[in-house]
Order: sequence, then structure tokens, then C-alpha cells
Amino acid sequence: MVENLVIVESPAKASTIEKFLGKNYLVKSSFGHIRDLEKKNLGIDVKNDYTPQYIVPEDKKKLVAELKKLAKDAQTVWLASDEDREGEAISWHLFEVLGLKPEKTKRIVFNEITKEAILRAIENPRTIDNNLVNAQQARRVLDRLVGFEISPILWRKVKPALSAGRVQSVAVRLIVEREREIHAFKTSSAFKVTANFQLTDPKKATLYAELDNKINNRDNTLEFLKKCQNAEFRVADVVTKPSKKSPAPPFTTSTLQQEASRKLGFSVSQTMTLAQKLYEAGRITYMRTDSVNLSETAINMAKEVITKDYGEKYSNPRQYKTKSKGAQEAHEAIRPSYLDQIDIPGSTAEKRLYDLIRKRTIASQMSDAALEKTTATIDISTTSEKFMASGEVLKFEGFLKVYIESTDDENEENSERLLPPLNKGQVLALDFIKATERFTHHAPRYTEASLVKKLEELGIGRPSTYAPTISTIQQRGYVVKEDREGDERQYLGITLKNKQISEQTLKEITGAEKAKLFPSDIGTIVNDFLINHFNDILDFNFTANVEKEFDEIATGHLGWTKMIDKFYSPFHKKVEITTETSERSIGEKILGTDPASGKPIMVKIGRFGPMAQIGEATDEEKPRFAGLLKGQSIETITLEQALDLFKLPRLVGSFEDKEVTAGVGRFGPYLKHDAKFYSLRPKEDDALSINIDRAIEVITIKRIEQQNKVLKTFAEDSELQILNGRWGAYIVYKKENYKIPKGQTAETLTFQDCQEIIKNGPAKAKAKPKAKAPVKSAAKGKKK
DNA sequence: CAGTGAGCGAGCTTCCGCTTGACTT
Repeated sequence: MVENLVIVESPAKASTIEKFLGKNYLVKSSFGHIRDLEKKNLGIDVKNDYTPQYIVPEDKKKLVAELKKLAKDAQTVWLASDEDREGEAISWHLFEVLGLKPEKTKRIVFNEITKEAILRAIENPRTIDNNLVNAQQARRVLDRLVGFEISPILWRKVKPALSAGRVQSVAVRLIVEREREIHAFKTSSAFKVTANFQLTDPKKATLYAELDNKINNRDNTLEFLKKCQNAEFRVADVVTKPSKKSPAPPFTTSTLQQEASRKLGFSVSQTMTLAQKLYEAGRITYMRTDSVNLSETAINMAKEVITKDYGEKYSNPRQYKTKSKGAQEAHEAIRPSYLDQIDIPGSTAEKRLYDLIRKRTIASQMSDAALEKTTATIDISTTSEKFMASGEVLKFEGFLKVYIESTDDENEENSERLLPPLNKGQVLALDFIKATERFTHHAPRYTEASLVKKLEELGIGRPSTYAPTISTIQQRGYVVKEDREGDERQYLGITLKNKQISEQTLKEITGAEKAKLFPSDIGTIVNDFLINHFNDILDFNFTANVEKEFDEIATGHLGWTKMIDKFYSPFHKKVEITTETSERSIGEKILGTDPASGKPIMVKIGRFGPMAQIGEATDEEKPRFAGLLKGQSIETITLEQALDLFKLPRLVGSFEDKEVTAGVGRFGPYLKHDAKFYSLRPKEDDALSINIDRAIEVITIKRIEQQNKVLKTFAEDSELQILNGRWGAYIVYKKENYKIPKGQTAETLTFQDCQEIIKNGPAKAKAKPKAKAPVKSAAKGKKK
């Protein structure tokens, strides 16, 4: 029997609050929502004023029963879920499902977990805000209608098991459109001209300067350099201006994901898993937040720590205002629970993330950095163009002592340096001038984190869904995260030194990508289909517009079913029309004709992915098929590349009296010899051009590797072996694999040891639970 | 696991936002 039952959303939060509240309070967690729309069907009675059909999911039944019992016995139930739309709905669902009585139920809210805030909340209870609840119901119902009515169209018109939704489809759209923009991009080049001057005072100092604008071609560059051959260079002006830099606000979910990606190379899901661990261990505040707010306590603690560690001059307490669209600010910013804790126990990754959070929080409460920027203008006696030299002096470090925010711009040249002392009118001795051909670059491809940033800017998705959305679009095969190798590019360098002009052709690698998001063919096809038929939902402003209406519902100015009806009536009509009239969409595209047979050659999505096809099935003969290679796409493949696909598999030659053939299969390019397969590394060899000498080399190397794979064999039984695999040593016996227990190594294991291990069963359960398993395991498999 | 490939059939797949584990690989 307990006097007061408090229900919050998160168990970690529950245990913290329980400490603040004392003996008369029992604090429990609902673990998020406790019920949801029916999963099997639409779950909405459309004909009956859109009545939602809520059910308590199987895995929540036990929890609900427990809460029900506790609530029945309690004198007062305090519903303390988050102060936002979803939180209000959670409280309402609890009220309904637990059968609470209005007179013994109180709704309280706080957006920071401090003792003062919670006691204050207890003193100021209110009732459930039904308007806010209705806004959530509208949000929920709209998302279900969109997702569950459009997805089945994709199953019929494109491919089974695909999906569409208000958030994910826009995320895919961003990536598809960026890729098209990149393919349409035409690069151009111009010459960047820099000069180095040799100073005599201070001795041997060099002054580096840049021409005020780029020169658009080689001829003009040569002409300019000729003018410089006998020119005099004179300092025309020196201007010094103070400037300042301010720290970035403390982390939200989105900015944490971005910085952890840029600075630590973490994927968004990695960041969230680590942050969850830190949160559960009480190291940081809640990690799913859109707020940059810090509690009074945190600000004071920061002031104390900064003053102690760096001195009073470095402290500048400040509160930040959120800029992001649709922020609901139910929590604090992400910050350390105790700012004076520098080292925490845990894995290296956890420590690094914690350190990042701590430094960012501290820096946000520090003084601006003060700089002095100096710009010198250098006149050229023979032309009106000018060289500019600029330098920066740090007058006061301020927050830069602790933390510098990174940017997404890969091409940013950060070359702020100190300028040597210069006088107006001073004549400079030229050492050399260098003109380098530079190219314009296309917009960057999205990383996981920069996609999150973009979605947040558009107000699409929430802190709790950024990471899941990113993994959904990859799981559906719409998008792949990949590295791509760059291409070699030549560029021109022209130098003027000792009055001599010389030209060099240089090489650089361009277009290399690391962990970037690329659209797949299926992603592109689905996107085009959706843009064609559901343009309004794919609109970047769709979410922002419906959010405005949700706000009206939340303030009581609009009925939620009325809003849904206004959306659904035309939407559903579109669904019906599209189902009936739209063509099957498999990206079919005719590339040209096959010179050998004169038949048309086309590309499209087949049962096993993108493929090329020669001839139609209606012909007497069966058409010929060939799958597209990795990195190729329906959108960009050329006729020539498609024809190459049909040259495989090809005979390379013979080795040890057996044929060697080369092909490309599901797992990439390979050689086949004597019924054995040998993978080719795409960087080194390719199936179309490999010759027999190189093929024999590949086969021989693989054979040696195979031999080294066997760590131990046993005289007692030749079928028992210890092999060296991708995950270390393991035991093989009669085609079954067995794990080596911790604490033992391949060397120490005896024949008897191995027999013992084998008796205890194989490393993994052979029997898969259900036919569903492979689909789900795909998600886990991608984690390396 | 390694060049498959449309058209019988039975039934399944799917949304977004709240929250944690339980699983391997």
C-alpha cells in the first residue's frame, strides 16, 4: 500500500525522481506509450468519425497489469509523462487503460530533473489537456493513414514489402534529388593565384598572399603572370579589425549526432546507443531532446567549474534559444549530470562521447573568443589586380580553450595565420607566384548526420526517430551507405619564379566518398512513383503545414476529426485512383539496340534487383538477362556498359588442365576453376579484363591463404579442425561450427577439449525460429 | 551462397513516436 504513485516515461528517470521524493512516493515507468493503434489492420474506423482502435501490445500487458494494481491501491496517482504532445497522450492513455478516477489523479510536468523542479511540479498539478491529446491523436491517425494506404500500392505496383511514410519518403527524396543534382553538375575550373614574398625584416619571414579573384582560364593566367614578371609589389593598405567568436549552444539530439559523426566518426545509431548507456548510468541528462535549455543548477555548476579551472574571465553564463522548427522542448539540452566529473568509467567510445558532451556544455558557458583580423592589400605596378594577405591573432581564447565546433564543409581551407609586421608603402620582394587550376565542386552527398540536420531544418521527424528513420530507409533498400573510390584528375599548375614562367601537369584524386548515402535504383523508382502520384505528401512543407493544424487542435481552435477528414477525403480518392490506373513501375528504360542481334536492350528492376535484358519475352527465343554491377544504376548506365555485362561469364584460359572462367555473381566478381570460386577484389582486378597469368596468381594466393586458415588438425579424427575465421579461431566438425570458450586458445585445446565443446552443441542454434527471421536479421547483420 | 529472372497458388509485408532490452554475428 502506497500513498502516492508517480508514473514517468523512462525507468532511469523514475529512479532519479524517487530519490528526490522520499518514502511516500512510489515512482514507476510506463516505458513510453502503453498502447497504440491495432497493428494488423488500419486500426482506424474511417466510417465512424475516424475512431482509433487502440490496443495494449502483448509485451506491455504485464506492465499495464502491474500499474493497474498499484494505481488501485494508491491514494493519488501522479501522471508525470513529458510536457509535450506525445507525453500528454501517454498520460491520457494511462488514465483510460488503468481506469483512473479523476478525483485521485493529478497531472504534473517538469522539463528538468532537479529536486526543485519536481517539488514545484507537485505543488502545481493540473488536469489532462484534452486538446493536446487530440492533437496527438490527429498526428498518429494521419501517419497511419498515409503509411498504411500508400505502402500497399507500392507492393502492387513496384515490389512487395516496401513502405512509404510522411517522414521516410521525404528523407529518400532528399537523397535521390541530391544524387541527380550531382550527376547534372558540370564542373568548371579557374586559376587560384597565390604569391609568396620574401621579407628582410624580420629576416627570412614569408608573406603569403592571394589574388583578389580567380582567373578563369590558362591564357589569361599566363598573361597575368607575364605582367608580374617585371612588376613592383607594394603594400597599399593594412587594416586591423577586431572580431569575436561565440560558442555553440549545448547539444540537442541532432547536433550531438552531427558532431559525434564529424569528430568521432560514429553513425547516428552508434551515438544513440552510447548516449543511452551514459544516461542509464546517470552520467548525462536525457539524450532525446530538441531543447538547448540548461537548468539553473547546470548553469551554476558550469560557472563554478569554469572559474575554478580557467579563471573568472572565462566564465559567461548564458541561456540559449532554440531555432529549430517544431521543437517541443520537453527536456533539457544534453549535458553531463555532474559537470565536475571529468573521467567516467566505461568503454572508450562511451568516454569519448561523454568528453564531447562535457566540453560542449562547458564551452557553451564560456566567454567569447576575441580575435584581431588583419588584412593587407598589395598593389601590382603593372595591373589593377591586387594581392590580399590576411592574418588572425587570437587576443583572448575564451571558449576556444575547450571546444571548437566542426563543419560539414569538406573543402574548407582553414589557413588563418599570423601576418608579419607590414608598413604601408613598403615594397615587397617577390619569391614566386603560383597559379593552380581549381575546380568547382558539386553539393556534397548526405551523411547520416547531415541528413538528420536537414530533416530537422525541415521540421520533419523527432529526436526519437532520427536514428530509426535512417536505418529504415537503408533496410528497405532505398538508400545505401557506402564508400566510393575517387577518380584521378589532371590539373595545371603555372609558376613564376626568377622571372621564368613554367607549367606543370599535376594529378589529384577527386570524388572519393566515405560513408555517404546513395540512392538505390529501387529508392529512385519508388521516389519517382510517389512524386508522381502523391506530390503533396512528398512536399517538403507537408509536415510543417499539418503541424500548424495540429497546433490549432492543441489550442482548441480545430476539431481533430474535422482536420483528418479534410485531409483524408481527397487523399483516399487519390489512393483509389492510383491503385486502379497507375502503371506498374519497375524503372524500365530502353538503352538502344544490341548490335549482335538487333534486338532492343533495356534495364529494369527484376526479382533479384536491377538487371539488363536483351530482347522481349514475346520473341521466339527467351530474352537474355544480366544483373547490374555494384555502383551501376538504371539511371546512369550506358548502352556500352550494359553490353559488357553480357560478356560474362567468360573463359579466361586454362590452368592445370581445367578451365578458368570469370564472372560477377551476387557477391561480386569471381574466378571459377575446378568447381571452386575465387573472389576478385574490385579495386585490383575486374572480371572483364583479367588475363590468365593474373588469374593463376589470384588462385595461388588464395590457396596459400586457405592453408594458413587451418590452425590445428588432430590425428585422432581428420574431420575435426581448428580454423582461423573472420572472428578468430573456431572449431569445425562435420560441417558444423563451434565457438571456442573464453579463456581458451587454439594452441591449448586438446582433442578431448574439442570433443567436449562439440558435445555441448553448435555455436548457434541451427533451427531458425520462423520464416520471418531472415528479414529481421538483415537489420542486425549490417552492424559490423 | 556464385549468372537466378515475368504468368497459377496462400498469406505476408507497411506508418511515426514514446520507451528499453534480447538477440547474434
